[in-house]
Amino acid sequence: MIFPPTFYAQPTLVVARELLGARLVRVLDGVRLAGIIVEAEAYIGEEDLGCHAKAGKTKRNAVMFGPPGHAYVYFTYGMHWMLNVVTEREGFPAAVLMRAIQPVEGADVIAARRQGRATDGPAKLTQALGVDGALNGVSLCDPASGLWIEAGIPVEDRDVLTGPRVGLYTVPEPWKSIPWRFRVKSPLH
DNA sequence: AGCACGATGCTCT
DNA sequence: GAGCATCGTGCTT
Repeated sequence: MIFPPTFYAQPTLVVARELLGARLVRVLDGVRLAGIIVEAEAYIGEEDLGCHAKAGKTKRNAVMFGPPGHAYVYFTYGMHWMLNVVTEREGFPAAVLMRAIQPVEGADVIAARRQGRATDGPAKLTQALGVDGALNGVSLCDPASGLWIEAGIPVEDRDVLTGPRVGLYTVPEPWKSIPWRFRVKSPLH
């Protein structure tokens, strides 16, 4: 079952936690690729100085201000695409960054796309699944987009680790250290 | 196993 | 013009 807009409309921390164990699906050239989400991070509102929305709405971050259940895909470091899912209500900019997956469908295609390397990083994941700027703003609740999230493997609270978000070197406290990173402790099966 | 570094180009000031 | 929500390599312990 594809997660509906009501799932994404929940508080961002709830969505980030609930996405652990869920199945991220990408249909690429007619082939279904999928991975279990094992790491995600929350970015919540203009108050959050680690969030792209901190300085208000811009051309790049506009999708985050839109309705929940859409993909916010942006380009960084001159070569990497990042995939986020937009959360909360329209007008409130928030999203969850997809940071790592465990491949479960189309593993051969994924391995080829990654040249055999891992899928445990936000840019590794987008490369593995063929996610790029063409998907910025698409609905995650309409299979026609070729990108959505389904129920996967239940993850117990005891298997969840939280901690500071990664890569926010110049972000001031408390945002730099706030524990809005979620990941599963050990490999799922 | 860990750290330093260079690659590379778009966005916003 | 500065600063990136990173990755892979190569070198040091």
